[in-house]
Amino acid sequence: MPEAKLSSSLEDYLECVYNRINLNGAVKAIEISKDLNVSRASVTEALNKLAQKEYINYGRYEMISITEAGIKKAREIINKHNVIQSFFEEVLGVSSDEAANTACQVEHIITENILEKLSNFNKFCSSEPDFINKFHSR
Amino acid sequence: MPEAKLSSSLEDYLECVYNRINLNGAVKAIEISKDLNVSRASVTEALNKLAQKEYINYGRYEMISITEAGIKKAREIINKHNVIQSFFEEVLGVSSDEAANTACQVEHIITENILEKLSNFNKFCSSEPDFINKFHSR
DNA sequence: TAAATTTGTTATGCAAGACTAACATTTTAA
DNA sequence: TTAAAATGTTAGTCTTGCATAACAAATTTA
Repeated sequence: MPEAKLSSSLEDYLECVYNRINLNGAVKAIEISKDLNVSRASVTEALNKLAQKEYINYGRYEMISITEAGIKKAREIINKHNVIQSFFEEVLGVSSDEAANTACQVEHIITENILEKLSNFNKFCSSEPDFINKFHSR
Repeated sequence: MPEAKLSSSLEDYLECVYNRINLNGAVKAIEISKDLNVSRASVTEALNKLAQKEYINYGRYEMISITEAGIKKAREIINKHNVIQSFFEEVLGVSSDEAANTACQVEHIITENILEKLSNFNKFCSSEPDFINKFHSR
């Protein structure tokens, strides 16, 4: 069974693996290196840690694949990211870039409980557009 | 002139120094150690760094005091904390403890711009209690 | 297919931030 | 006013996460 807790950094690597695999069917270390702006050496190190924790399958010079547990975890992280970004962008009216950048950091911190409440709040706001419009045109 | 950037960790120490001085007129390293759940040795190290950056006045076995720049910075951090905690607590309806704990982490991440928008949003929500009530009794 | 290029790995080092243990200083209390 | 206790400092270590440089393997291309 995979270890539950990942550092913010390892969450970023896992998220990247998941996104790339979903996009292209596979992922190479060098792509992760470019996406996350880290050295190839750092990617190797991170992939070994993720493999050791059973979130990905990986060995020396081997193809990278993601485990069921990895998929589950990655989806959780991405869901957090999306909920947070939506709040910043759609409710607060922050630019897409700034919303995304800040969401990238907050996604590693926020509790499941707050996430759920925030998600509900986003939905509630969508269902009450007058309120948000009033806020934006204050 | 003091250096601008502080790590999350040093921001926590500075915030603690400020709060304790405001509360009691002075602060001792051991109090910081207890507040932040770190060793006395870690506190010494952090205080030296804050002094080196001119956010506090401090020397071997000396009383700790906070500089003007330190006060300014601490107030910024605390303001962020309060805005974030209010949003979690008053808008989302999260418990005070969970709101405070998460705010403690998010305060080091969020941009000035998002903070300002969030602050305005909190105020706007206070001025429209019907909306928040409706959300809470969904 | 052999050479050049790209990609991946290893070894090593650095910085931040924490720890413990031992020691120094200050404070408290007998 | 000393002895004990509390507090503060230093030295050394650990972990995480990053880097560079040198080497290994894989891939591309001439």
